[in-house]
Amino acid sequence: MGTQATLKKISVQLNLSISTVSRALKNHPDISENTKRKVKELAILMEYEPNAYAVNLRTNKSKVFGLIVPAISNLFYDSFIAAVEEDARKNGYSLIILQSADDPLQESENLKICKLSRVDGVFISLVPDSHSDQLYTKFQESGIPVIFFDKVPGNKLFDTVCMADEEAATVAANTIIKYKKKKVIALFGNPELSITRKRRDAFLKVFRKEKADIQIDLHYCLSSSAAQKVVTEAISKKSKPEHIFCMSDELLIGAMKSINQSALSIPGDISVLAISNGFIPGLFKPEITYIETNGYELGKLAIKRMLENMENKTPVKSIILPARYVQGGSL
Amino acid sequence: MGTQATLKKISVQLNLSISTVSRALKNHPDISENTKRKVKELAILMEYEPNAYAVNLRTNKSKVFGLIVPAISNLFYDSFIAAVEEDARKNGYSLIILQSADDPLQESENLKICKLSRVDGVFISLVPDSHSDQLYTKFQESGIPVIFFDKVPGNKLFDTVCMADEEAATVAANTIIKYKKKKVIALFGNPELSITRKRRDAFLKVFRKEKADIQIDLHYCLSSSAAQKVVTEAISKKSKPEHIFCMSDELLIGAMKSINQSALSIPGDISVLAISNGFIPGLFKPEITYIETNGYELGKLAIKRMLENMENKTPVKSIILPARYVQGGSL
DNA sequence: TTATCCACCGCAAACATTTGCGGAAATGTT
DNA sequence: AACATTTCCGCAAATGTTTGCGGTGGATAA
Repeated sequence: MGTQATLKKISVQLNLSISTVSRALKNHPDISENTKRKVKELAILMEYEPNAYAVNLRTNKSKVFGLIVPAISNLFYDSFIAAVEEDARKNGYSLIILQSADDPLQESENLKICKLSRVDGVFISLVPDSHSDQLYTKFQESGIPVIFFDKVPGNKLFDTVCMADEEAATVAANTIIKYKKKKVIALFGNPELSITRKRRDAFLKVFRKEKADIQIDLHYCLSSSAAQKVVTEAISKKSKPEHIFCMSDELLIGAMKSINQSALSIPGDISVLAISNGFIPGLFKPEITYIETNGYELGKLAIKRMLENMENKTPVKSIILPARYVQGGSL
Repeated sequence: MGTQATLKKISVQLNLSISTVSRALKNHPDISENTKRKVKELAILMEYEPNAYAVNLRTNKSKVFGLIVPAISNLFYDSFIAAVEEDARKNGYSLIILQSADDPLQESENLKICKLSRVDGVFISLVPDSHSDQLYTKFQESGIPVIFFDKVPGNKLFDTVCMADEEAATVAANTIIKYKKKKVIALFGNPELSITRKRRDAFLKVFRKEKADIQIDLHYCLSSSAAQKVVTEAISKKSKPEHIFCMSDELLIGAMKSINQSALSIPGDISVLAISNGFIPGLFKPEITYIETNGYELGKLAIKRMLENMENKTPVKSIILPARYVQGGSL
């Protein structure tokens, strides 16, 4: 316990000054090779490890990033986090992870924790009714980079890393047209979220543009079970839908539960298309055709952007990860 | 930037000493109410926030826990992490998360990072061939609690928090007997892991004990696709199995892919039982019957144990979370 | 009047490190 | 031999906070 090695303890052992020991360990050119050798040997022997707090205090850098998500237990976010953690570590950074539990207050609290922890950078995906604007602008002003991902602020004032939401929705719509589906249920998430709006608008735009004679039943579902309910109701009617589109894994799960409980077969009776992280669609039979939103790759992009931002302040940028169409058997 | 409020800056404004300001903010009885008021007002005005590094340096406490898992992107671990994060925050702690990627070297590295970061406690689930023994015993010796969960060391020298692995496997075996299954495929994970051995041994013990006339085909599968392969092969034979048992979600997914690709129906042609976190079984039709291993609840137990350990050093303890049988339609 | 006590506050050390500056000794240059 | 340069190292300040101890001024008690 009290036997922790410090620069001072090394220095008295060797009759050197603290500063010399410090420099020796850092290969400062001012120190002779001989001294460096002696210092390093003793440092290893005494199992010296620099006190991170003292270093941080002095240098005002923590080598820690904060990562704020609505929830960790989520197929998209957990792979995002995994990617960020990998590359953060490779660059000598650690990750403090905070979940906002879809609560704006907790989100604000999380940003404060990041501030108190004096992180060197923040990754954040916003909760639905976020009102943390002043909080994160303050980070920017302090010169601490904030990278938004997935759920990002509406305006273009910040660094963002997103899926190609419009593109994904456009591909989805075009696919539906291509397959000549005439009666479609479209399930979207919380309409307050920009991600929902982006996907919805792009989706609908295609049909308007193509003047396709297609009946779109658009529903906003805030949960998996809400989606299940909507689909159950829809397929119980006389005029059944031919196709179901889900803008997320969560909604897909709900929809599939409903379909599985019915006697309908995919894709014969009803076809399915989703925007997904890729894990869930593979669990069903047939596998669901989807447009991929890859959390892992997005994480890689986000940390790359962060590191860029660390070394030289670059202008604000919006990065978009292209969508990928993955053929299953549900369409 | 350079305009960060400090105790000193507050003190000069008010013509007080730094120590008085510090004490005033902490409601020290030596300070008059009047002074406290003035100090607190100015502190708010100047947006004073204590410098965590300085505090940590001085007090030698970080209010940070380290959490090391084989992988974040995992249905069990992510809910575990979510639970720990929740309660850690409630108690003023943050969480540094590190993944070992099933690599013993990286695991050791992670423990070193925890040491360097001078965390106040460590949660860790070990990788298969862990050789980090000296590392985490060193933590113990330094008075820093280490809570092992899920994948824990073999001996009884440490604080552990585990699922009731034996019980879960025993319940599974008894269920299989009860349903009079005679030809069973049993899928287990990496046999190097204590969790696998515990479940396997308890599983087999039941059949020996009951002298049941049951044919058990036991397979070790290191991945989801390995499980899929095993099952595909088994059901293609003449004498098909009547039942499949999976000791984990990962294996269940593989098994279900295989079954779904076949013409077999559940539970008519073949029945299924799994040990699972509870999310995956609900995705299939019919829903899979399973014995629950609840990552979230286990996380709650782990953090509780950690906090107990923080305030008063308690003797080493092994905590076990009971298993729960969840009836689906696959059996 | 002097001793005692309390309420309130400041001094200074300590935590471990980094870093600008300066200085002594050794070496090199005319 | 006088001067310049290089090599190597230490002093001390600075980072922001906590905390043991001591001190001051006023009130109360004897």
